[in-house]
Amino acid sequence: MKELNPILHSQLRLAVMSILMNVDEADFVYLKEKTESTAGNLSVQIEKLVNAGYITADKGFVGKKTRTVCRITEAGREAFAEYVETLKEYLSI
Amino acid sequence: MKELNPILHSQLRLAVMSILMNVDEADFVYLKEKTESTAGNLSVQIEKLVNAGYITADKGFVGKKTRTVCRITEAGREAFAEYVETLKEYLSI
DNA sequence: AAATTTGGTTTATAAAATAAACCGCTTTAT
DNA sequence: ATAAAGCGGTTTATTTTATAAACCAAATTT
Repeated sequence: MKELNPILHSQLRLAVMSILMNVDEADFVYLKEKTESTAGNLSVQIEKLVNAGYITADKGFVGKKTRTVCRITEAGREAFAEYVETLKEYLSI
Repeated sequence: MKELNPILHSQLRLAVMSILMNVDEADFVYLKEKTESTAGNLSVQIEKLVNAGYITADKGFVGKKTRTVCRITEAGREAFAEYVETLKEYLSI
């Protein structure tokens, strides 16, 4: 049995990736609301995805407020797609 | 976003459940080979699945050798099916 | 200008996964 | 017959991960 990419096989990171697969870009606040996670947890998991090269997280400003915008990378898309394929084998779907 | 059943959202436990969904019964040695896990890890994860009521693990004998046979329970099937449905939402499939 | 909120990060704690060490029994080799 | 090695596991210790709590700087509200 193939191994499930451990970076993706985590509820919160998978949720973030799932959102980013469908929206082109999403900021920290949006991801936090959608995933119902704490800011700390989200911050840590985003960092892991960034370190893996699966997403980018760019800090910018909207007026005077900071805003961190996340986007999935091509490597992220590929990893996600492969994860889905592997999972299908586990689930027999 | 619905939460992914944490008992099932673990690579090894999911692998065990995946096998048991398809084979009616499987013994410890078979599960160990199929999942390529260590005996210790498998033992722990089987215990968790038993405690959750998702599988049974019955110890018996074949000649003089012990043999632990695992089977999925109805609750296990249901939990697995629901896990699959939840996951589909995450994966958009 | 003090208090609160916003948008996070860092650090500490709890939980989980994993591996290493061990155990009783059986088989094999000496 | 006895030591050594193997089988089928379990228990315990270690490492990794997830999560939450505490914190911080800047902005906003009172």
